[in-house]
Amino acid sequence: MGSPAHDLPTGTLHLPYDFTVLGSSPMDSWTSMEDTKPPRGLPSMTERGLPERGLPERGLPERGLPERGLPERGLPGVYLSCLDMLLSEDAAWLLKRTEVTNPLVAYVRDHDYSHDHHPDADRKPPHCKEPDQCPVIDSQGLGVLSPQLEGQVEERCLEQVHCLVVGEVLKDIEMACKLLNITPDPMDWSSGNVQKWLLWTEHLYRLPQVGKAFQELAGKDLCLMSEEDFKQRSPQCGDVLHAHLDIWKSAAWMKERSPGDNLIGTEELCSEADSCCSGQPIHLWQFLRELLLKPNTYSRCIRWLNKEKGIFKIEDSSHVAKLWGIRKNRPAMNYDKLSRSIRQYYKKGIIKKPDVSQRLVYQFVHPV
DNA sequence: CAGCAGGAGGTGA
DNA sequence: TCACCTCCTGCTG
Repeated sequence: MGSPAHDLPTGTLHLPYDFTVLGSSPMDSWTSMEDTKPPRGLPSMTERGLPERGLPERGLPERGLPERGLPERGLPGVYLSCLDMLLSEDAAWLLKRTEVTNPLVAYVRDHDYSHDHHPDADRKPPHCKEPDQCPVIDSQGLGVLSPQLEGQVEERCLEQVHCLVVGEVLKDIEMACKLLNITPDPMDWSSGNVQKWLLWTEHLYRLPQVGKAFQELAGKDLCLMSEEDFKQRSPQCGDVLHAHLDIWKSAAWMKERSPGDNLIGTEELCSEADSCCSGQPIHLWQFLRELLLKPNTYSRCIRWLNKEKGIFKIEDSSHVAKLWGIRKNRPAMNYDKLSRSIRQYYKKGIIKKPDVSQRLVYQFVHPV
C-alpha cells in the first residue's frame, strides 16, 4: 500500500511479541486470567520498528486495571501457539543464542519476564553444558561441524524459528479475517470492520468494551492514531489495542512486501469445505470448525473431545455464541439461538448429538 | 436453572 | 429458496 502505516523498516521482524509465553500455552494464560494479575501495557511498535518504550518493568506498580484483563503474559502470546511445545528452558536458551543476530530477540531478552513464571528460565537446558556450546543438530550426518559451518547451521535454525513464528502470526490473523469477514490490512477497514475487530479483540482477550470510543473511525484513521490517541479514547486498554493493531499492521506490511513468500499454510486454512475462501457467507458449522482448528486460541470456549469422530464440546457457550454474534453482526446472539441453529443441522445430517448424549457436546456427522 | 428438542414465523441474501 | 434468527413451549437433569 505504501501508506505511512506500512513504512516499516526492512531486515528485521518487528512484532511486539512477548516471548516469555514460550513455555506456556496461551490458553493457560487465558485460564489464569481470572485469578492472576491483570495485563500490563504492551510495547508500542513504532515506525522505526522496535518499541518506543519497553514492556513495563517487573515490580512496577500496577496501573488502573480493567475488570476483565488480558492474559497475564500479554496478548501477543496468543500468536505463539506454534512454540508452545518448546520448553521454557529451551526458549530461554534460544533467546540467549539468538540475541546476537536478531535485534528483536535482543529486545525480547531485555524485556524478558520469564522469571515471573519460570524461575529457572535462565538455567541452561539439561542437555546443554553451556549455552554457548549447545550442540548444533547435524542434520546432514556430517559429524562434528566446523565453527563456521556450525554458525551457518545455527543461523538457518534461527531463521526457521523466525519463519515459524511469523507464519503462525499471519495464519492467526488470516483466520481472524475469515471469521470476521474482514481484510487483513487495517488500512482497508470500514468503520464497521473496525467495530468488528474491536469487538472480537475485546472478547478474545476479555477487554472492557470500548467500541463506542472508536465509533465512526475507519481503519485508515485507526492506523494513523498514536498510542496516546488510543489511550485518550480508551484509558483502560487503549495501549493494548494499539499494540494489537500494530501486529496486524506489520503482518499486512510483511505480506505486502513479500507476497510470494509462502509463510502462510493456506492449504490448511482453505480446505475444500471452506466456502469463506470463495467469498460465500460462512456457515455456523464452518465457523465452529474454524474455532476447533485453532485450539491454542479457542480451546477455552470450544474443543475436540474426539477429533477423529468429530465430537466436540462447547466449553463456554455464551462466549462461542458471542463470537458467532460478532461474526454475523447479531449482537443479541446467545447460546439458546446458536444451539437452535445447531439443531437445524440434525435434519441436514451435518451435526448430530453423539451416541452418548452429553450437555454441550455435539458431533460432526462427517468428521474432518 | 441451563441445556435440549423442535415447532413456527420472520428476515435477508 | 436457503440458512439462519427469534421466540416459544415443554422436558430433563
